[in-house]
Formats: sequence, structure tokens, C-alpha cells
Amino acid sequence: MASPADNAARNPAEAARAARTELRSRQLLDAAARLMESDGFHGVSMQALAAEASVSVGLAYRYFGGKDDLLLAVIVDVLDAFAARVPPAIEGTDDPVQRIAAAFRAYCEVIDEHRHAAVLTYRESRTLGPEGREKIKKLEVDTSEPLRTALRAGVSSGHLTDVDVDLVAHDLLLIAHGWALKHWYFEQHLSFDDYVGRQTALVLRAVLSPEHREQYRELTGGV
Amino acid sequence: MASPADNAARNPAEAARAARTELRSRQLLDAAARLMESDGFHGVSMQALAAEASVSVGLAYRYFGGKDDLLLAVIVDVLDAFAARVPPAIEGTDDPVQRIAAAFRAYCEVIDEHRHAAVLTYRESRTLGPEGREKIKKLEVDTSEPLRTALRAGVSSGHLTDVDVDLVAHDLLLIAHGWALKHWYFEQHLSFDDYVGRQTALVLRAVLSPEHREQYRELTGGV
Amino acid sequence: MASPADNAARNPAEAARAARTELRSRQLLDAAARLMESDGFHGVSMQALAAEASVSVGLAYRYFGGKDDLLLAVIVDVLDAFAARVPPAIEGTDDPVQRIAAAFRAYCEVIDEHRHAAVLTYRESRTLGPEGREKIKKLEVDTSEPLRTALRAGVSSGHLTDVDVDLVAHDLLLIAHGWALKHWYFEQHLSFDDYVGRQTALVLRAVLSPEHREQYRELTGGV
Amino acid sequence: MASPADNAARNPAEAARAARTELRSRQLLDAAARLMESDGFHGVSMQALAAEASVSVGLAYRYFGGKDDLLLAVIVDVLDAFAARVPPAIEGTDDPVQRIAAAFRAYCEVIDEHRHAAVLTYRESRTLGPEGREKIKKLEVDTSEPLRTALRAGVSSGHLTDVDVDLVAHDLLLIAHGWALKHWYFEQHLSFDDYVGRQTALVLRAVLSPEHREQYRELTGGV
DNA sequence: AATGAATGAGCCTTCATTCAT
DNA sequence: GATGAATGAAGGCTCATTCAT
Repeated sequence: MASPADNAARNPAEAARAARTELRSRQLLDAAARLMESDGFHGVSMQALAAEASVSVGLAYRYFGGKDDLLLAVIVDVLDAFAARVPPAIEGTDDPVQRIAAAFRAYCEVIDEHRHAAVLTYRESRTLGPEGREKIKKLEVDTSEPLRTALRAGVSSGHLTDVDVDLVAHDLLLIAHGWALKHWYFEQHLSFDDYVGRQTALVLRAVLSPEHREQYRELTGGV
Repeated sequence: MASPADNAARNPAEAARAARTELRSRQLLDAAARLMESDGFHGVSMQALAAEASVSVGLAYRYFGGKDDLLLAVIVDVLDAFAARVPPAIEGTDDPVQRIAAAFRAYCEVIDEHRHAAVLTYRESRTLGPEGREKIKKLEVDTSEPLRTALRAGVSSGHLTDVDVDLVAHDLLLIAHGWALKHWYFEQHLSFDDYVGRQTALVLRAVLSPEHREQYRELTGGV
Repeated sequence: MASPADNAARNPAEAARAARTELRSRQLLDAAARLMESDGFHGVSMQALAAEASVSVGLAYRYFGGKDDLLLAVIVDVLDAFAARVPPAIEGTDDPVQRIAAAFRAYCEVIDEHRHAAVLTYRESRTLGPEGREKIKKLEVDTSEPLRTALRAGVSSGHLTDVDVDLVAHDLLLIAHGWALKHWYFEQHLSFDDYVGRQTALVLRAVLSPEHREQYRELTGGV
Repeated sequence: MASPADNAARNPAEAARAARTELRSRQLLDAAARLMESDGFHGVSMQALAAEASVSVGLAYRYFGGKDDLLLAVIVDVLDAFAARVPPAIEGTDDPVQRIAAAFRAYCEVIDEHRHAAVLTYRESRTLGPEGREKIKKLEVDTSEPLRTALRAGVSSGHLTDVDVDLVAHDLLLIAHGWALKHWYFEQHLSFDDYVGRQTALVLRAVLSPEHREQYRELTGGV
């Protein structure tokens, strides 16, 4: 059976349609993230959302099935971005500590780019039904796996002290989301690079084993 | 003008009325926190809320003026608890590091006791109007002041390295809220005391200056 | 525990409230029957219905729970009228044939008085969910029981030939509803009394045993 | 102007097209009757209907102009079936009584074959606009004409007593529809032939003049 | 002070209908 | 002729808020 992409290659009409479909989805997803971030899930009506995305209400339903599903799609969109961006970011090196720092930076970058949507994970997850919540929990765990793997490697290699890997991973993710959650506060004091750099330094000082501290001076802020 | 308390002292009927008023406010506040935590602000109707609090709808309006105000009151109630509990908790010692640890523990305890309401700060703050949001921001800053003061003292005294006090304070508060935000995750792995202990250890290792590390072995987990 | 009626006897306020409640229900039921008869269940909006009944939409929901339930209530209201009116109507005599005629007339009278609602049983029963449909089926069977009992008595006593009681009962009820279903047609040709009289005559001629025909000349139209 | 049939005779392509057109109309009509019978006119969407008929939505509009028109077409389809089937059925005999019985049986057969659509006349006629309703009323009258003619002949010839022909015709039609309206009830007790036979017997006993009763023993159930 | 019946604006969703391809 | 993506008006229902008692 021919895939849509195959058809597209041969059939310009198919390609145009697929492109329009993709465009619409993106419009809707972005509009939803933007509006829900500022007014909350319940503060946004589907009509407002459709208007913001420049499509009709009916089409929003055709594409996403319902308001809940749209929220879920927005959240999954961010989690997918994590899955797409974090692994490549840590491939440049084998050094576990560099990997941790790179992963954390990648998480922060994705959050910065999806700042509107990122907060929804924390704010609106209760809005979803149990199945939606389960799906997200699972994706969150999957998503944080690269970080946990790097942390475990660091502990094994002796670069890190014997920390609670799950707890540290959770803290790193929480701190990464902190950039979006308290963005109204930080944007007046700190650039994105400062935020990432200082948080990286703090965390590494907390977990690096004494004998490796010197080695990562530039990451721990020269202390 | 005589305060209610003054009247109460002289008039038993006044005292009884004041007590009933207090009781009803508390019922409403607790019911609101309980219901809103599990169903979200928008998932709870005023009629459900009044029923949960065993009060009539009309009375809820008389006491709190409206649904938004009730949400605000619930959130302020937690922030008040911080203001009431944290300062006493750090008075027992002059050691800046002990003070930091004590303050963090106190924050965590308040959050644990108000777990339902604590998450509302993160989840529903967008629901409030701008004035409500401003009020909360201000209270949050006030509330974290003891922690910042202790951190500044620690930096001055040389116990801590020259960290970004605001950032560390923010991280500590975020981590304290993490207990409520991800409670569904932690409750299967970690006791409250473990959570507080391990997080304290991590943070202190990040900020203690090298020459004081030995001194706080029992707080940093013996590393 | 005091029943509402008991309270009403002692408490004028209770009585007034109960009366108003009853009035509202009646307004809603009548408005629903009237509107649904002319435009069909789906042709009437709850807002139109509430307006017709001079109450707010919200109140219609408080009283009946939903549009379906309101339809069900309208239908049950007619069936209740059958149950209330038919048994007394046949008590005046022990003659099975007179009882049948009296029962049929009573059915027709109730249908004439609830002409709007009576057609809904036939028209909108598919609209109801399975439970609603079951409930109605049961009530319909209960409702036609007096007629079937009289028919069985007639067969036993030899007044009637050995007819299929269920089928004749069904026909009588169908014909009674016919007055409402085709009212637009009959009202130009036939008075209500003519309709009832002629249909009674037809049916009795069909079921009376030969030896009793003479006896009921005035019912069978003197043939 | 050449009729489609004429074209078809000369042009195979035309013939094929006409056949396909006919097939599609039939698919749509049947799908509509099937779906509307179980879910009601308003319970079926045009998209569901098109899907059931394996046709695109747009095509359904091209063929029938709109949802109301489709309903009208379904109903007219049944009424056409009456017009097509009843006259031939009564041609076999000149006996007015046999003709009445044959006509009634033919009505019942058509209803049995179009059970889905037959109920729509009763259930959804209010859905149609006034013009649609008028058209149907007229067709109904036309449709019952053979029956009325036979009844009049029976009265004239003395086979029947001097009954109200319109009323008896109405009753017969109502009873014929009863097979579809209460099919859920009868199908458990009675076969189609039993239904027709017993109803015929009942009606004939009601209208046959005394001196002809013996003659139609086999139709009146041997009484 | 306390109640809860009553209101009605607003929201999610469906679906008849159109029209570009 | 044929398709199905797109539209948007309309409807069922909820719930914050009010007010007569």
C-alpha cells in the first residue's frame, strides 16, 4: 500500500493536501498552547481557539476530536520534542558529566522554545482523563530516560557520588520547567544562558565526586 | 472601633458567633482545597463546594464573595501558613546552614500538610485576575524572605560559596513544591523524611563552601 | 418523618413552595407536550421550551434533568392519566361488554384531553434510551390491563366469541390513538362522540357472539 | 426531448449511467430507511447516511437535494409501493369482500417489506415542511382509494352493512401500520400470516352483513 | 444570618450544507 | 459526475451568581 509520502511524491495534489493538513495541525497546536498558557485550559473556548488558529470550529474537531484531545496533543507535542532533541544533544561526547550537562541544556532549550506549552504539563494534567494522564506519565518517564542513563553512567564511572538517580533526574526536570513556570520572574534578572549555566553549576557541585570537581571547573562555575 | 476579639472577650454571644464564623470559613477553605486539588478549580462547582462544606451556596458567597476570591483565599491560606511556620522554625539556631535546612524542612512540612492547596499556586494562578496574581506574587516573595536572609547570611559568613541567592531560594521552593506536584510519583518510593533529607543533602552539597563540608556531614549525607 | 403534605398542613410557606413546584412542573409538561406535538422532539429546543413554559432553562433542568427525561415525563404523564381514569370508568357496571365500551371511551377521552402528548408515544418512543423504552413498554402493558381483563371476562361469560384478547386490546388502543394521530383528518368530518360511538360499534360487532348481538343494539349502532 | 429510457435504448453508455444512477438512488433510499427507522430522522447524520450507502456526502445532495427531501423520498417510496402493489392484488376477483381482504393483505405486505420506512410516515411526518406534509397527505388519500372503492362496492352490493367507509378504511390502514409500529411486540407472539388473517377476520366480522357471514367463513375464522 | 430556588450567559459539540478540486 | 474538507449556526447543558423568604 502506498504511503501518503509516496503518493505525495507522485501526486502534487496529494502533497498539497498533506502540507495543508500539517499546516492546520500546527496552527491549532500553537494557538492552543499560546492561549491555554495565558488563560488556562478552561479559560479558552474552542471558538476563541479556532479563531486564533484561523480555522473553523468544526475543523478543530475534525483534526483533534475534542478540547481534551487538543490539550493532550499540545502536551505530547512538547514531550515529542524532548524525545527528538535530547538524544542527539548528548551524542557528542562519552563523558557522563558532559552528557548530563548537555541533556539538561537540551531540556531547557525545548522548554524555552515551547514555553507556552511546557507549563501545561504541570498546570493542566489533572484536566485530562485517567487514560490521558497515564499516557503522559509514560511519556514523561521515557523522556527522562536519557538523563537517568547518563546519571547512572556517572555514578558507575565514579564521576558522581552515589546519589539517588531518580531524585536528581526529577530535580533537573523540575528546574528545567522552572524556567517556564517562573518565567515572569526570571526574565527580568537572568538570560536563558545564565539560567542554564548557573543551574548546571549548582547541580553538578551537588553530585560530582570530590576527586572530579577540578576537572569540570568550567561547568561548576570555577569553584 | 472594637475588634471582634474585644467584643468576644466581653460578650459570650459575640464569641460564639465569631467561633462559628471561623469554623465555617475553615470548612469552606478546606473543602475548596480538597475539591480543587482533585478536580481543579473549574472542575468544582460552587454548589458542590458548598455541599462538601455543609453550608448553603448563599453563605459561601457571604463569606468569600465569589469563586475567584475563594481560590485566592485558599492560596493565601497556604502562604499564611508559610509565614506562620517558617520563622519560628529557624529561630532555634544562629548557624546559617542549620537555618537553611530548617527553613527548607518547614516549607516542605507546610506543603505536605496543605498538599491539596499547595499545587493550586502552580495550577490555578492563571485563573486569578491580575490583581490576585500580583497579591500572590508579593506574598510569595515575602514568604521566601526568611530563606533568602539565611542564604545571604551563609554567604557572608563564608559557610556557603558565592551562589546566586535568589536562584537557590527559588530552587529550594520549587523542590519543596515538587513534593506536592509529583506526589503521585514519590509516594511509592520515598517517605516524606527521606525526601526532605535527600533534597537537603543535595542542595547543601551544591552550596557549602569546601572548608565547611566536613562540618555538616550529617546534613549532606555523610559525603 | 413528616411528609411534604404534613408540613404543608402546618407550614404555609411549605405549602406555597409545594404549590409553586407543582405549577412549574405542570407548565413544563404542558409546554413540552404542546411544542413537541407540533414540531417533534428534535424540532423543539430547550430554550424554546423554557420560554413557552415561562421558566428559565436552568429550572427546566432542575425539574426534569434533561430533554430526554422531560419527554419521558410527558409520556408517563399520559400513561398515568390512563391508569387514573380507566379503572373508575369501568366500575359502574359488571357487564363485560359495557365495561369494554366504557374502557374504550375512557381511553379515548384521555387521549382527547392529552392529544398533544398522546401522539408522542408513537412518534418519539425511539428517541428514548433503552431504559426509557422499557419503562414505557411496561406502563403500556399495565395500562391496557383493565381492557384485557374485561375482554377475558367477556370471552369467559360467552358474551364474546373466542377472540385473540391481546390483539383486540391492541386494536382498541391503536384506534383510540388514531383519534390523535389523524386528528387533522377527522376533525373535519367527525365529532369526538361520533368517533367513539362508531368505533365502539365496529369493534363490538366484530367480537360479540351472535346470541348477544341483539342485547347491545344501542352500542353496535342498531344493526 | 428524449427521455433517459429512450437514450438508453440507443446508447449503451447512457444505459450504464442510468443504471448506476438508479442503483445509487436505491442504495441511498434503503440506507436512509434502515438508519432512520432505528435512530430516527434526527438521529442519523448525512455523513453516516452517505457512509451506509457507500456514497460521498456531496453525491447524496446531488441526488436528493437535502436531508428533508431524502426523508420525503423515502416516505414517497413506500407510498409508491402501495400504489404499485395494491391494485394488481385486487384484480383477481370481482367479489367486493375478497377485494377488501386482498387489498388489506397487500397493504400489510408492503408494510412488512418496508417496515423500516413505513413507521416514518407516523414518526417523522412532522419533520417535513407544510408542502411535504401536504404531498404526503394527498398520496395517502390516493393510496387508500382502492380500499375505499372496494368498501363502497361492498356496501352497494349489500355484502356489507352500511358502515362509515372512510372510517373503516382508516382503521384498516392503521391496523396495517400497526404491524410495523408495534412489531417489537408482535414478533414474539404472531407470524405475519397470523396477524393478517386474524385482523382480516375481525374486521370482516365487524362489517359483513348478517346474511353474508356464512359465505365468508374461511375469512372470518369460521365463526 | 442562612437558605436554596431561580436565572441566563456561555461553552462544547454536532451536523446540514457548500464548494474547490 | 464525484469527493470530502471546510464551515458556522444552533442546541443541550452547566454553573456562577442573585435574591426572596
